[in-house]
This record gives sequence, structure tokens and C-alpha cells, in this order.
Amino acid sequence: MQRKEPALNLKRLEYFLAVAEELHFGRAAERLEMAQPPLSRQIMQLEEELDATLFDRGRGQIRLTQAGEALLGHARAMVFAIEEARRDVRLIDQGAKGRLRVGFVGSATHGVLPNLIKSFRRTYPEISLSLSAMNNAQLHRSLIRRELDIAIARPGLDDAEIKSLPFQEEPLVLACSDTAEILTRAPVTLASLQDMPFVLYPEQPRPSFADTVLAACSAEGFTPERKVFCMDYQTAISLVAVGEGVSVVPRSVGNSGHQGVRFLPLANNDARTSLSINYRIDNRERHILRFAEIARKLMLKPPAA
Amino acid sequence: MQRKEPALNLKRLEYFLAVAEELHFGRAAERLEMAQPPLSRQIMQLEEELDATLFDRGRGQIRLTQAGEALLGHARAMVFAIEEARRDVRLIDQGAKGRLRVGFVGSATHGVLPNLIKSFRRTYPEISLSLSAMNNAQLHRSLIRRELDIAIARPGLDDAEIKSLPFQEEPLVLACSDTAEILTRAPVTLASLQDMPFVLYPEQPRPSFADTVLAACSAEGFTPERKVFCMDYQTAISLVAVGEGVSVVPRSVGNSGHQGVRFLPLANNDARTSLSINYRIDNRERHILRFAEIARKLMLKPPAA
DNA sequence: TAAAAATACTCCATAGGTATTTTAT
DNA sequence: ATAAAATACCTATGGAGTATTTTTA
Repeated sequence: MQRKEPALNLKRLEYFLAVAEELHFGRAAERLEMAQPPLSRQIMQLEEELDATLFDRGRGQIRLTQAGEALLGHARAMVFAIEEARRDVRLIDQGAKGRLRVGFVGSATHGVLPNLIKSFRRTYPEISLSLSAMNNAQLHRSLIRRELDIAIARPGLDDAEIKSLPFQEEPLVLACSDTAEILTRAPVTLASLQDMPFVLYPEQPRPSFADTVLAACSAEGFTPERKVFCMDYQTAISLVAVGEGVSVVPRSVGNSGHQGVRFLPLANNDARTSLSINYRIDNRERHILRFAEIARKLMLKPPAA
Repeated sequence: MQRKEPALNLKRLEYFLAVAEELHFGRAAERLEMAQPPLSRQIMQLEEELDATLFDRGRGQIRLTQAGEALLGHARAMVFAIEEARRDVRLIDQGAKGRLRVGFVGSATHGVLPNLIKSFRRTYPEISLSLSAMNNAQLHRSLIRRELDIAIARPGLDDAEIKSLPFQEEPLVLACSDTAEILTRAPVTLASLQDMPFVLYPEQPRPSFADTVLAACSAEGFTPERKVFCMDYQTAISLVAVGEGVSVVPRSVGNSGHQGVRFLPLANNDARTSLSINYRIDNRERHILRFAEIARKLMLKPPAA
């Protein structure tokens, strides 16, 4: 069974536009690079379909009826709308326009992330960026639910659905209270602190930053006796400030300085941490590529100061 | 030679809408009452034509890409615009919407014209009426140039291009100064005034109202000795008021009353005058029919008071 | 009467159908 | 393993061409 044809297609509108502008079937056909009879037929079919007379046919000069004039306006608007839609869709597909939803862990705000965002906004002003800070667990969930396009996690999100690209690798530093006795004996090794309480964050989901720190301890042959877990680095630093123990944080966090806390380099330890850019493997939007590109370029530059 | 196909036709947009709404080719095909393979092909061709990926094909559920979402918005707007254009054109063609340019002689304003306009506006509120007062010569010229759709003339416009429908027939009355001696000897015959100057209007184009009056004189067996021509009835009445002579006007003009002028019935004379609705014979717009219809209905009513 | 649009017919490009294969979960 | 989309191939509608007639100014 054949479906009923609406017959008001764009081709007919273009034909109509040509005739309405030339007010002469022969010349319009010429302009459309076609013969006159099929053009006449198409216009007649258009009139039939619309159940309206569009042209007053008199030999010397054909004229638009009022209905024809109205259609002329509508047709022009539609042709314009089509072109606009075409451009819009194309730009979005190319990743030059659209929206990118980025989530990130709080500790990323001390490193290159602000520069990355600025650089991205400058390069792709037509892409609207939405930014939300969350912990690794939330990042993972949002990415799976497609509520985010990109998650900036530390160290990464372990999921078959997710592609994880390392990004901004840096050493770890020790965070301790600025009244701590440790301050007197720099450089410090982790092993020398094994009796102190270790403030770690977060525990879940694996791999977590806590795993990175514990691995660094293992490398020095011990496991901290007392472990305090919290949700994020901000809480961890607060706990350190009030003397709850020591913590280990990325150097970029230490560089920013925090009230009541001192950051010390770790001796004899090459443990490092890195952020990662994470996105769903099945997300083919070019915006992600665009973001990753900017990030890569930014990392190539010698780190400023 | 075949013309390059734009291929972004409305059918494809409708197919796209169905798939975008169902997010399932099979169900969309069912809804469109067609088979799935041609639908898949049409969508692929649409993607190719736009040079953009519109759907993320994963087995469980297909999803719209950002480009697809953008197209969805544009497509909905376009389908809506099409429907609107269709309605608009149809209504205008039916004569239920649009514009009607009416010109009329000044003397028409004393008769049914005001009621006709009111009635028309009430019946077709969607038709925008433009009204202009002019003399017969201007009416004729504007109609020929297609600057007017309808001309209300007295008695009519004589042109092979113009169709003229009589309208509001009425007797003639005499206009004389209110100080005239004639007032003492009513009823008056035209013949009894043959020595007075006759104020006539206008002379051109033929047939003019002046012709009507002169014909009435002929019927009584004389031709006025002294004739004064002017452009319109307003001037004629002013001339009568200042004693330049007598004039003959349609009764409706006399009914309105004018400073310094008296109107008297004519005895033994069945001369009548009528307005006419005039329009180009090649003007097929239904608006004219609508106007004529209202006029006819109005004339059928027993003349109020 | 002559210029232009409408009609008559022919052809083929492409939308759409059916059968089948590929893909992705 | 299976549901769903893609591919292969065929059919037929309808858009476009050429030749001709009709219309109207």
C-alpha cells in the first residue's frame, strides 16, 4: 500500500519561487534548467494540492494572486529556514557549535583546568560549556547516565563503557598541620610517618586517590596504622589543619596554600598522581575530541612558571 | 540534463521526525505505514545530504546526537510553518482573509456605503479593507492599474476590462439655494427651470453623472442654456448655496442636509441614478465576490426608515 | 496571429517493497 | 542468541523530457 503524498515538497516551493519571481513560466523553467511543461504541471499540482489559485494567467504577463503573494512570503521564509537548519546541524556535527557538559573533581581546580576551560571557550565560543564539580562516584554515575559528556577524575574511572585519558601528571606532597613537629625534619619520607593517622579520600569507587596514596606507602614497605576516610580533599585538608593527622595531596593542591596547613615534598618517593579525561566510548560527538585536543595542546606547552 | 537534487525534502523530514520520536526504526516505519528498510535508507540519505550523523545506533536504543536534536527542533518548526502556510494560503484563496482595496465617489458616503463597510467588516474581520474617496476618473485609472480591487462609481465605468454592477438605485432631487424663489412653487419640474444655470458634475469620463442629469432634461424636452461644470457634488452644492444656479443630486445626498441649500422632489420625472460596484473582469479574487454578496444582501433588506 | 501556457505521451530515476545479511548486546 | 538495522535486489510511481495543441491579447 502506498502512503498518501502530501505533495507540498520543497522542490515545488523552489519552482513556485522561480515562477513567482520571473512571472513567466518559460523564463522560470530556463532559470531552473528544466523544460516549461513539467514546470507548468508542477505548479498546477501545487495549486491543486493547496486548493488555491496562485497565479492569474493572462498571456502578456502572469500575476500573483493574493494567495500566491502569501505563499511567496511563506516559501521564502521556509527556504531560509532550511538553509539555517542545514548550517546549524552541520556546525553542531562538526563540533564547532553545541553544548558540552563537563564534570570534574574539586582537586582539579588547582591545576590546568581553569586554563583549559578558558582556552576551550576562546577556541569554541559557540559551544556552551556547563561545568559541575563532583566526586569520582558522582562523575561515574553521571557519565553512565549520559548526564555528562566529559568527566575529569582522579585518577580515572574504571568501566568498560568509559574511555580514560591521563592528563596533568604531577608528584604527591605531604600535607601536615603548620604546628607539626615534622616541619623540623625535612625532607620527609612517608615511612617516617607510619605511626601518624593518615587522612585519605575518597575510598570509593576504585581506583580512588586513596589507592594511589596507599600504593605509595606500600612502596616504602608499610601500611598506615590509622586511616581516616573522607569524601574530598577539602575535608581532608581541614582535618589536617585541626591536627587529625597527615595527608598526601597532589602538588597543585599544595601550591595554592591553605590556612593552618603546610605542604612538604616527599623524599625518596616517585609516586605520582594524574587527572584523566573520561567519556563514554559510545559517545561519538566531536565536541569531546575538541576538548581533548585543547587539553593535549595545553599539556604540550612548558608548564607556565 | 538532470538538475542536482537538494534531497532535503519534507518527506525526509517527516521520516526523521518519526524516527526521532520513536527512537526505533521499526516502530517509526510502522507509524509511517511503510517498511523498515526504505526508512533506514531515507534516514541515511538525509544524514549523507546534511553531512552529519543524526542518530547514535546502538542496538538496545538508538539515540539522537546533538546534531539530531538540533534538526528535531528545526524540523518541528518547519512542519508547523508548512501547516500554517497551507492554512493561510487556503483562507486567502477562499476570500476569508486578505486585503480588499475599495475606492468610492464622495456621493456614495450618504447612502448605504457606510453600512456596507460595517457589514463587510463584521462578516470578514480577517480581510483588511482599505478605503479611498476619489472621482470617477481616478477610480477608473486606479482600477485599470490594479491599484484598486473595487470601485464604487456613479453611474458606472465604461471599459471592456471592467465589470459594472448597478447598486443603490434612487431618484434625483433638485438642489437650490434656500433663498430661491422656486421654493414657493413646489412641486417643481425640470422644464420650469430651463432658464436657470445648471451646476453639473463631473463631465468626464463618460458615462458621468452629468449625462444622467442632461438625459433627464432631454426627457422633458430641453437642454439647459447655461451649464456650470465642477469636479464633485460637494463643490456643486457649495455653488448652489451661493446662488450660482440649481443642481440635481441623488436623493441620499439631499437627505443629509447642507447649509444654505434646499432639496426638492422633482415632479413628472422618473429619472433615477444608481451607484455601481466595478471591478476588473480579469480579477478572480474571491474577495470581490464576498463584497458584492454583502452589498446584495444589504439591498434586499427593506431600506431602513 | 503569434507568444505562451496547457495537454499528450514516453522514459527513467528513485522511493518503496521483500528477502536476506550483518551487527551489537 | 536474538532483535534490530543495514544491504541486495526488484518493482512501479511520478517527475522530467519532446512534440503538439489550446488559449488570449
